Amino acid sequence: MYKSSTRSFPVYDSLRKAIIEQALKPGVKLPEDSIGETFSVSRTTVRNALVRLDAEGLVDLQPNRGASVADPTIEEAHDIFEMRQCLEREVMQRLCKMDSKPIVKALKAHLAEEQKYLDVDTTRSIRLAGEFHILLAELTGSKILANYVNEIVSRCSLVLARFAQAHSAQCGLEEHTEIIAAIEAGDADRATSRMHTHLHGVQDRALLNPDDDDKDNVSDILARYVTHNS
Amino acid sequence: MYKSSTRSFPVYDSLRKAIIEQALKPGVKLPEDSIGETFSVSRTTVRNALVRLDAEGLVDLQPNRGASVADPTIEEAHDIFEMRQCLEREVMQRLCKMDSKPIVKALKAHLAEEQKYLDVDTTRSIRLAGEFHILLAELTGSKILANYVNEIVSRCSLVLARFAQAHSAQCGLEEHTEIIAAIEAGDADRATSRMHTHLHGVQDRALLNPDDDDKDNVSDILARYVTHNS
DNA sequence: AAATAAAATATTGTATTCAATCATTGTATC
DNA sequence: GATACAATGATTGAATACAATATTTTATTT
Repeated sequence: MYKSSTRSFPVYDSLRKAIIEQALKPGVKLPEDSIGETFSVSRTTVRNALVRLDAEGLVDLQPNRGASVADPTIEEAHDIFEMRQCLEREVMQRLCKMDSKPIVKALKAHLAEEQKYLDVDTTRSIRLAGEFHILLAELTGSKILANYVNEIVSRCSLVLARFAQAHSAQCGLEEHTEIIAAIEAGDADRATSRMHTHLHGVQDRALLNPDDDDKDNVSDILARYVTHNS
Repeated sequence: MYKSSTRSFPVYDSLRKAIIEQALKPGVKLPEDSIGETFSVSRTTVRNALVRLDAEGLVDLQPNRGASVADPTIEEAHDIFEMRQCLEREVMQRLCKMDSKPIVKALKAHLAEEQKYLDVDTTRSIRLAGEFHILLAELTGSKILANYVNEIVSRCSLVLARFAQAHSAQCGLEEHTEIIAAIEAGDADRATSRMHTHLHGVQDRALLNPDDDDKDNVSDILARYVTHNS
């Protein structure tokens, strides 16, 4: 997956997680110096991570003005969700052409995880909900599709962080269940439409009555993500 | 588009073009030193460009082993083309929902360009053929979709460079014409299916009887030159 | 006091440097 | 003659250093 230098990976990974988990909010500045101090690496190393995050659309890198967490406009937000609909539709259609047995098994195992941490660990619960979609994409066997879905799901987190009121935009567990059922039945149309309404629901809750609040600072937040690997 | 430092952009851009135009073939090593000399920049700058190209899938970056032009397997090649089908289908469907007037106008202008350089400047002709697809994506107005299409078209060039026999896999001009006609008629189904067969044609010519010469490394070549005293 | 200009400070851009790792060649041993 | 090991050279990994650019603060003027 990430193939660059060993030292910049933790920086990349931590920043990425912090952004996805909405600890680093859209628009927050990401100074190379302070990030480097946090991870005890040089700016050179930090910069590599930032360049990559910029390429993935999670970070906005401007010449001579440094990096900040990407801060999508409302138009971009809609664009991102529309793209997600396209990609996840493809996922559904591919999965329904495959042998459903192993797919359903993997999905149900994941669903159990989701259930387990529901109302117990909110952060983890949200992360698992996102990973459900990534798992779906991975099960198609297409590395590229999985990559794109991964990327777009991350960017959706960013959109939610930017516009949604707190907790207003979680994935519904029952909806995940229904999607699995449709796949199990091999019903591509139903699976696709269930996914569509599922995503549409998330999008609506986020973008119908958007919430514009402002930003905070960096280092103290990042500190919690330093050795958060697994 | 590309927002990183001013000096690394030319490096990024030149490498990208060289790869797409198949001057740099899949698997070729890209040493930071020599590239830096070519552009009169430091390795630091080259590295930034390489990290980005790696993120885009055009370059393969391995820890402690440097960068080389991405060298997709035949499976990855199919994966790339399948993804491209998905993305360009989306493009067709979106375009056919829009006002066709300005779209068709832009497309016909591009087509004229293509016609102009056909049989005159092969390199340019091939590039224009690729840019037709990128233009289609841009006309949807979706930055993200356009980005993805741009990326996937580039990666298709890589696949062609890797597997196709020379000149076997160009875009047919008449097919572009037909696609424009379908859009003009507002016929989404026809536009989509025309695009599908168009892309399938390119793919088939490339991957049906692949020119899967192993990278002629030195020893393979030399093996044919050993003198047998007799 | 408000606005502008100048200086100081902070931050990024890029080259250079040194350390670490990999690839290749040469050598010794079996 | 083949394999294992050691030495050399080449290439990358990453920190430091310096230059260029932005930002902030202070000083000056109106």
